[in-house]
Amino acid sequence: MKIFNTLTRQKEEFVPLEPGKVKMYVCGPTVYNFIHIGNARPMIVFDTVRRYFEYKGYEVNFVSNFTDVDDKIIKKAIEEGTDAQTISERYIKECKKDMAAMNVKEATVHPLATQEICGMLDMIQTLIDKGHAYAAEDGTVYFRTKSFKDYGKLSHKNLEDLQSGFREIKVTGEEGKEDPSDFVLWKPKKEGEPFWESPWCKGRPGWHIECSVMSKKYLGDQIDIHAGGEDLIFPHHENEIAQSEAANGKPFAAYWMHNAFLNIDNKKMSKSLGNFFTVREISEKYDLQVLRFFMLSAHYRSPLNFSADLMEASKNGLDRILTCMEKLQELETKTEERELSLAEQETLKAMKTLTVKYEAAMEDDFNTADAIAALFEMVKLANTHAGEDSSRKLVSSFRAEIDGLCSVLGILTEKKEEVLDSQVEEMIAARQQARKDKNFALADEIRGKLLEMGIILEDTREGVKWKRA
RNA sequence: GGCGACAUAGCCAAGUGGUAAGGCGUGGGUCUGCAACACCCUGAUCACCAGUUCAAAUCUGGUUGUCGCCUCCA
Repeated sequence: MKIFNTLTRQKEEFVPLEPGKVKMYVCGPTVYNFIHIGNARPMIVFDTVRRYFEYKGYEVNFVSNFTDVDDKIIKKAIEEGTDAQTISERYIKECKKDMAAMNVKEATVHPLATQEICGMLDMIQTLIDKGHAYAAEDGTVYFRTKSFKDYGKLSHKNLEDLQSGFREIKVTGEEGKEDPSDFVLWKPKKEGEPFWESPWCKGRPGWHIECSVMSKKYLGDQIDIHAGGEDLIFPHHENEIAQSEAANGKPFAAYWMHNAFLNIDNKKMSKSLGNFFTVREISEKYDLQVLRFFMLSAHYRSPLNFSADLMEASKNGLDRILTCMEKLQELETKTEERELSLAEQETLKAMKTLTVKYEAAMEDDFNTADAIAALFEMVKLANTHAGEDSSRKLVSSFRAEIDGLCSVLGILTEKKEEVLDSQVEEMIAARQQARKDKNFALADEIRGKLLEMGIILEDTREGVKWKRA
């Protein structure tokens, strides 16, 4: 399995620290609002990475945090006249709902920054003791970037370049810094903010320290994969490396994975541009599986453009797969239990070849676009070769195989059992009678009414079927 | 200013040396009372220029264009 490592800017063969196990940390969202579709991309991408590892038999310890103390949360709390905890608890709950609807598995652990303050104080103290950090007069604790010789190795920047970029910040405050590129580990509280006691001042942690601490606590000093959005490379992940490696004296993550951004109309999504969508908004119009399928249609390291047309195209594509699975499910009950014919054995061989193609794509830095192509080819194979006169074994094999490959992508193929209300049932029955009587005008009229109610009817050889628009 | 990414059919998107996967859409056809589903057929020489090579979308150099990071940000 090959993974593109941001650290080396190369695809590298994946070798776990411990055979058969993967320790993975993904930076989670700051919970001050409903998550947006940009937040959804890393969630979906790295959930898929996890699912593939599990498909390959690895035991994955997957840790993803919620940042529940932050300026934006505090700001929102002030706006609403409540406290930060109320805000973060509310949006963690909402975020988990969205994640479930996108079939993102729960992490092994979802730590909260506010529950890990002790560990942060310990690590900050260690950094001070080792000379990697210092407290300024006002109680702010800074990391001394010059003390960490590898600073910049992830983002491939050097300190001199960074100095120029930081000039302005030095002017606007933080005079307690020894060096403009030093960053905050602990900062004093302001009036009305949540705070914790510490040896330096009453205050709260800087943003970067939480991930170093939670990763260490739940996964150990060294982990296999650390992942997040590409914007986190600098400064967040660069700073995490500095903190963790300076404190622990060991290399931090072996592989660094970063997903590219999701854009809207080729522009970065932002509130100021007015091209901002929450996952919740999308869910009003689409099953979030469609969003998931859309996100996986491109490679995770390529920028992906979002638009209504593309969602529509993804919906149609996904429906093709789901329709096929529905058909297979039905065929499974109708076909005979018998030995595979020679031709059917050949078909299954072709199917297996496509599984190999699918896996090869995933092995190559999780090329989901290519994997989906193999999946579509398999669907076509099933559509052309599985019928009522097929052996049940063939039908079941297709169904199991496609279902397995879909579940790696986090696509559920099982149709949700839904009960139609009796009025709709009656209308469908009435239409069937009209068709029998060759009163097609009435039949079409009923079909039209149902369509207005959001029910699409299809007359198949196996009888009438319905689905939601 | 520093660092980096990208440019493939109407749209989306794989492919990193041997003459272009897959999906959506379009048009034609088979099936169907019709429609839908499904199936068959239908489409590009890979931004531009120069070079390396028997051979390049794929390597090198240049041009143009788009975008991102360097500041909170997935």
